Amino acid sequence: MSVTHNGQARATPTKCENCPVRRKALFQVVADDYLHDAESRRTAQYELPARSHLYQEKQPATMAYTLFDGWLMLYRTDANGNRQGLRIALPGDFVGYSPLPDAKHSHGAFAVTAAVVCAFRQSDLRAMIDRHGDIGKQITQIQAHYLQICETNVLGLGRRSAEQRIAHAVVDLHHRLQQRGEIEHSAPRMPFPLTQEMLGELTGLTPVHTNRILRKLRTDQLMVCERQRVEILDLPRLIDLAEFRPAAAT
Amino acid sequence: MSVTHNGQARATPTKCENCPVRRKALFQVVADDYLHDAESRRTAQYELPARSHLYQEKQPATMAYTLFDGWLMLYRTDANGNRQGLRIALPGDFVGYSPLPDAKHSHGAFAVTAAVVCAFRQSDLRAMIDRHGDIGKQITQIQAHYLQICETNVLGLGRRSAEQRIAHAVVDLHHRLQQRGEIEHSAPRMPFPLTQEMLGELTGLTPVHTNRILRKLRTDQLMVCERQRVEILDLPRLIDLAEFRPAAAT
DNA sequence: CGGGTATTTGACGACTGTCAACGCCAGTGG
DNA sequence: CCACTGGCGTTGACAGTCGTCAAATACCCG
Repeated sequence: MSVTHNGQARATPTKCENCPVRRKALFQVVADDYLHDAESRRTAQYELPARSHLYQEKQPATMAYTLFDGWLMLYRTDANGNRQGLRIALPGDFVGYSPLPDAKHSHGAFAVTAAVVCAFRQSDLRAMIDRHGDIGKQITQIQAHYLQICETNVLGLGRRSAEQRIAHAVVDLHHRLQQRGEIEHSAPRMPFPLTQEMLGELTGLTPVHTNRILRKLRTDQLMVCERQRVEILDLPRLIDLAEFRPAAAT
Repeated sequence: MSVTHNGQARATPTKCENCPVRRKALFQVVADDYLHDAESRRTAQYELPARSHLYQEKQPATMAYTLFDGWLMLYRTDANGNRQGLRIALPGDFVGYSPLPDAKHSHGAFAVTAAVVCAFRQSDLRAMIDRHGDIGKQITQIQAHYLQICETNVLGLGRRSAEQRIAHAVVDLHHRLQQRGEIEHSAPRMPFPLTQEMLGELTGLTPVHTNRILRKLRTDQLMVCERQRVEILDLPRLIDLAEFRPAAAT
């Protein structure tokens, strides 16, 4: 696996035949007739090293991806290069789709952990949508869903305190992991590969302030954030603090 | 025109046959065969008094709307009832669509000014999409576009100062009005029916701080915001301050 | 062990919110 | 015509949140 000079990952084919998410992920967006085509399958699957970029902002959006394994962060940067996280993509999520033929990515995506993705040509997807109305509907629903998440982020960034935003980010990830069966119900411990800096990017905070808030949450007995994992001490109180509503988040 | 006790506007049919936006708006989303049906046309058109709500959060999304005249504000409220503006809808915009059959609105919409809308049953729209692939594509593109705007808002709220956010909101509206031909190119004066409080809701600020920023922009000779109108004194500098990128905003 | 990355902490200042009061203006009813 | 009223805008004083700068510590990986 290699990374080009600009941090863009060189996509290299890999085997992931029995990746557990794979079959669950597929039904979300991918038509069987596409993946059952042996040749596409052979070239569609890639592995990304941690910290590499899957695609960058303003880059032509020729491909879209289903994430099979690992975490991605979707982000956008301002004129000074500050990154603002938009969303964490978890296994099974579909990212990078654009309905217009020659659009550019409105945001970038990088691998928080090493990741495995399945790439599709946007043109293929659009052709599939034309043939198969159902796929179009599913994609529309995925889009609508992502839009709701984005609206939730706007509300959070505009109206909630740093503490609430961090609590929200953690509770949201906990909820999504739980839904995917990656942690047992209400388990206190969850994997958390984000650095504090990334968590700050996601919540609109500086790394320093993120750290202080995490300390406050720890001393308040709400949660403990260590490297690579989070221990939730009081989920109900955390949900309450974050004003988390599962329906609008998932 | 009447307003029910909960602030919901009672829709009353109205005539707007030669509304200038109408023909331009229609091509965006509405199939001719729908509006050319005389009966639907008679019942589809409504007038909203200023400050009334077109739809509210969590309300079943049975209808979607094309805005013919006036300004709407889409918003979301937190647990304490604080409103966070998501977007200003201008004539020609299509709002309230949801791809799922029995979804609820993820946000509310109220009339900043008196407004005229054309209402469509979501079920009719979905039926049209099934018959007419083109409409589905257009709606997908509208969704994708709105998503980009939402991402821009997240970036702004997370990483930009109050001054930049206000400048961005004004420049964005100026750009959109200009595009619609509602103001001449680079005209210094533009209509601005938002109150300072609404502008604050849109930019994640309190009314008081919004006012202070407007004063600063005035003393810095960038723009003057009076009741109902804004005068732009130095558009290039304002665009620069706001880091406004037309492509990602429109 | 060494070097780079991530986390932690303190001191300080800027930005933004809160509270409170006042002024302005348009509409309303007498 | 005038006084009243309610909404909006304006301002000051103050507090709290959050960012910046700088330094020290802890951790990971080779």
